[in-house]
Amino acid sequence: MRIGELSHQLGISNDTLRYYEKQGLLTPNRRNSAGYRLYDNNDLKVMHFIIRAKNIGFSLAEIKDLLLIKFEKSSHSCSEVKKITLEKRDLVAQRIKELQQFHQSLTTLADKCCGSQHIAENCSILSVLEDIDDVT
Amino acid sequence: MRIGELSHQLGISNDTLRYYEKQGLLTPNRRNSAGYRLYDNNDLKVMHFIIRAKNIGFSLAEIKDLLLIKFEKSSHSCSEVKKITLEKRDLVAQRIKELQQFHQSLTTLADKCCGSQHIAENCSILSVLEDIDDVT
DNA sequence: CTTGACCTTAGTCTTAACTCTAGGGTTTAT
DNA sequence: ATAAACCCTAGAGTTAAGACTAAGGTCAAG
Repeated sequence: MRIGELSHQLGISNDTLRYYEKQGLLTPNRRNSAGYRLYDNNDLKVMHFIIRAKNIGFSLAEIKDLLLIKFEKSSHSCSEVKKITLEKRDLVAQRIKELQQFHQSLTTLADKCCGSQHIAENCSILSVLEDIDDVT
Repeated sequence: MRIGELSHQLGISNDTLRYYEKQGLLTPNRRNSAGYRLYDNNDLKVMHFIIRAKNIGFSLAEIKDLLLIKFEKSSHSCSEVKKITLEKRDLVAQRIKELQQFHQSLTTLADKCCGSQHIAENCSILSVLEDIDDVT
C-alpha cells in the first residue's frame, strides 16, 4: 500500500510516517518506479507497535532501541538483549504503579465531590493532596 | 522556604519552578522584601502532585486544569467538576490498560529470548508483534 | 566591606516531534 | 487528455517544556 493508505488506516499524517522513516523507525522495503513508498502488512504491525509505545510515553529514540532489540546469533548479546528488555519492562511496571496511584487519587476526588452535598466545599484537587501523599 | 531549597528538595531546577509559575501552575503567595519567592509546605505538596501528574504524561496545560478543579459553591458546577474528574480518571484507566499490554509484550519477548536456546532466533521485538496485536 | 552564594527579570537558545510550504512528478477518473 | 488527487524532497516553521545568559540586587561570613 502507498503512504496515504497506511497513514489513513493509522490515523496519522503522511508527514509523520516520513518523519519516522527519517528517524530510522520504519523504512518501507520497496518503492515503485515513481519513487513512491510501498508498505506491507508487516509495516502496519510495526507502526501499531510504534504508536502504542509512543502513547505509553516512550520517546522515538527509545522506540528505535526497542525495534533494534534483536538476537545477534551469540548468547552473549542475547543475554544483553534480555537485560535491556527487562529494564524497559521494569520501567513500564513503575509507570503502571504511578498511574494506579493517580487513578486512586482521582477516585478519591470524585467521591468527595458531590457524593454528599454537605462536604462539597472540600471539592478540589488540592483537598485530596494529603491522600495522594499518603499513597506515595 | 526560598526557591533554591524547594527546587533542591524536589530535584528540579529553579528555572522549572519559575516556568511553572509563568504557566499558572503554582504561584507562591508571598515574596520577601527583596522580591524573593517564599514557598510553604502546601506548595511542596502541590509540586509533588504536579511532578507526579507530569510523570504520568499529563501536559502542563492539563495539570493546570486538574489544579483548577474546584467546587464553585453551586451544585451545577460541582457536577461538572465530577464529570471532568471522571473523564480524566477514565483516561488514566485507559493508559493503565495499554501499559499492561505493553508489559505483557515485553514479558513475552524476554521469555522467548534466551529462555530456551533453541528458539533464540525469534529473539526480537518484531517476532512478538503478533502476540501484541492479538492482545490489542 | 567585600566575596560568594543566592535571588530577580527579560530575553534568547535548545530539543523533540511534528507540520507546513514550495516546487515539482504521477495516477486515476471522466 | 486533463483535472483532481496523490506522491516526492528539501527545508522552514511551530509548540512544549524547559535551559541558559546577561545584568543586576541581596545576604551571610570572614
